[in-house]
Amino acid sequence: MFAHVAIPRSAPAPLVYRIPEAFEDAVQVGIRVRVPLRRRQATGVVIEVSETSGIESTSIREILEVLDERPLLPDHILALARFISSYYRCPLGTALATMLPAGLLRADTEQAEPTPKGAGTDLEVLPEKQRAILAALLEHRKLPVAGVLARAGAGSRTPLDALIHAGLVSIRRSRRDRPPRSEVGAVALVPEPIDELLERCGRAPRQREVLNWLADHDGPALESEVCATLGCTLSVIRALETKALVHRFRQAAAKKPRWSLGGKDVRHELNSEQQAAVDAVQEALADGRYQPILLEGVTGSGKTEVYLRCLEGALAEGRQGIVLVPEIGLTPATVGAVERRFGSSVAVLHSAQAEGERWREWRTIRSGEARIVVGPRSALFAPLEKPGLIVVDEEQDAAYKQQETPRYNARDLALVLGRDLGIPVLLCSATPSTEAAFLEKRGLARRLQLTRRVGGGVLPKVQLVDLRHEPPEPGEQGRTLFSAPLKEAITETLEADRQVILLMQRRGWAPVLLCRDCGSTLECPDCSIALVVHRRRHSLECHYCGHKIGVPIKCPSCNGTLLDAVGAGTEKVAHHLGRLFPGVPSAILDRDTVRRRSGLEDTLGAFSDGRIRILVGTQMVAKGHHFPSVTLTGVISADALLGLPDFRAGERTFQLLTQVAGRSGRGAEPGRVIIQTYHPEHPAVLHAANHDVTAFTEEELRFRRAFGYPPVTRMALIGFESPSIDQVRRAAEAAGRSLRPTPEGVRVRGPAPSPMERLRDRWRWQILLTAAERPPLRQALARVESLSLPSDVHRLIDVDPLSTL
DNA sequence: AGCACGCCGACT
DNA sequence: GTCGGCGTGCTC
Repeated sequence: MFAHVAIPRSAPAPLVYRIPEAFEDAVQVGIRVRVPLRRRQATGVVIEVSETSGIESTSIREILEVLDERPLLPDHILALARFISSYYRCPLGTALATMLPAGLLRADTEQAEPTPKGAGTDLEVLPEKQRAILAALLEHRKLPVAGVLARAGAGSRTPLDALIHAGLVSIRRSRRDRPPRSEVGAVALVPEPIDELLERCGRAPRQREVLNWLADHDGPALESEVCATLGCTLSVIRALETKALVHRFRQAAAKKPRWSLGGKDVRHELNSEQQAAVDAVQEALADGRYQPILLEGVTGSGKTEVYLRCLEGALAEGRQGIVLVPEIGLTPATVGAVERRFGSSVAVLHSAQAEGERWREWRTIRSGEARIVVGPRSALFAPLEKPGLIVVDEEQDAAYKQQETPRYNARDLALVLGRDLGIPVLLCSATPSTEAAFLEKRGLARRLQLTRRVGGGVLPKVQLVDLRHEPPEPGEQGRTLFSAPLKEAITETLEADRQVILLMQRRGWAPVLLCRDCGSTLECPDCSIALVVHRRRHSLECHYCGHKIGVPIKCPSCNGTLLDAVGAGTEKVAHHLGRLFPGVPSAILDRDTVRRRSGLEDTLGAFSDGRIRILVGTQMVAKGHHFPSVTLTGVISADALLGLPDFRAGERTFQLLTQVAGRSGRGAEPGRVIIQTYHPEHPAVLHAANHDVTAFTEEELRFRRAFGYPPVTRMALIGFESPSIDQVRRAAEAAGRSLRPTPEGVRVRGPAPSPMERLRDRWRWQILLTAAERPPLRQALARVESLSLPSDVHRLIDVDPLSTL
């Protein structure tokens, strides 16, 4: 008997091994096995068992060990892994590794250490590189292979291999494919006065923060909690341990904390629209039929109650359910609602969980104890026995697309899984994606609308302000930050004792520092993008790679001293607010101010209880929060997203504007929205102002059709990245040549430098493929994949990319 | 000799 | 996707 084994990070296709007789009963599809691979061993997943090997090789090696008693993944998840592998073009092992809890398929570590013979060798007799390697090893005793090469300045393995060959160095491998222990790391202060500990700590600011937090906290705390709330890593805690200021220990993972925080489940009565939606799902469920249902409704229209009922229906059929949410940290209300309804049958999965915690949740799902799973995109891979319903909340959200290999979109995979299982899939949104709208247009999905706000609130009134007709702000290069109507509206709102939310898409003080003498802007040395001026931190920062420098006094290219911070970010908006409305407390909500989770909670808390009257922020302010006393939302400029050279720019703008508009008037009083723009006639702006989702998607689909963009066509992006500008160009051009003659029906754009030509010190080129049908697109991708690449060029394939930047 | 680097097939 | 063997050509 033979087993086909998928091994992550080692082979593009599954490899065949002989099953020793002793293992014949134990080896089955879906379990992990330990196998020999070249000179080492690896851990993989059995994906097929057969009587013949199917290959000609004379030497088929044997499985060494069987690691699981029963399959880790049910059949439908294995099938989904195969789909991901072929559709999104990645090795099957990689697909499986993303589906399983981190620990189970982790690669071995390789540590190099000197042998006794090596320790006794005279370094002088060795060639330079070997000497450097051995010296590093003698100093550190043992080092990871990649680390030792870097330390010794060796660009290849040759000298290390030579040392191994001579018996001076040995490699010790250690396995890390064990499931995480169901224990978590904990930390406590050593029993001494906090002042003394702080003194012994010295200046280290992060460490002091941890000490202070622990002192407030009283008693031991989970390391994962400390890191999450303070936004630091374990290294800070480790450093404190070395200084003997804290104790670290492991404790059994306690019963998971609940998101619902003790609230009570409220079963809302369904109105007729909601009932129709529930019926549609129930019908498909009862028929055992695949049925995508687009549940479209504004915030507050009662979507949550609809899918809670549908989930109840699935449970009643003896099935289970999955609820996907974009980001769990931003949707605690949704998670809470599900938990309140379903109590201990709910498992929550998310990335901030410690490994042990995640593993325990995973096992409760695999064992059948948990029947509802809530989580971000990877929750789709939960090993439920027989799901009866998949809910995708906020289906239009970009977070459903994974931005690393495999670059899957969980919304799309939910449909694939639904089809495979023959079950309904509920796609929920206030502003459906163009993809979802297109499904409905072709008759592939049902669309059900919830038009009434539960509690009867009305949609806010939206006013567009054409900035071309507004007097410019002094010192703002002809731009306007606060138009007269916006200023007036803010004044009125404050006078009425209500609150204001202002959307400003950019962080920092100003997006560009411009030299008035030579006209150059200051760019990041590693990315082709302007550095952003941050006034509070007195720095220029790259928002892509994090590169940070002090604000220069002179222009680095011409030594000119007329440096101007052009444009505006959240800091500048807040500054002007302070000038226009002296004494009115305001705060900024963006990634700078919520570095740590407590920052988010503090700011939202202060806004919620009225200590802050005006909240300025990036798209963070648009998501999910419920502030009944906000009656004005202002968009400083709707144009920031429109300008991007990407075919989804309009859709993103529309969604953001609609979402942020939805923050206004959520209480008893009607709200208003003011959108400032230089493009008042743009469909994304116009239709958002009219709350007209249907008109927008119609027009957007016309645009996509006219220019041959998804979802009307199929698209794939082939990206090339390299530290070498020449290599990346050559690789992209070679790929371009391989696409000629072009497969029938495929349109090739490029190769050309990516819109962001340089990012994190890498040069980037790309080729964009579009086709009406999928098969020729695959054929084109296969051609590019078959080309070999220089080792310093990285190639990535993004099927159905969300962005082409 | 020592080493970097590119090439290319093999890994089962 | 990575490994590792081999050939080439540079430098000491």
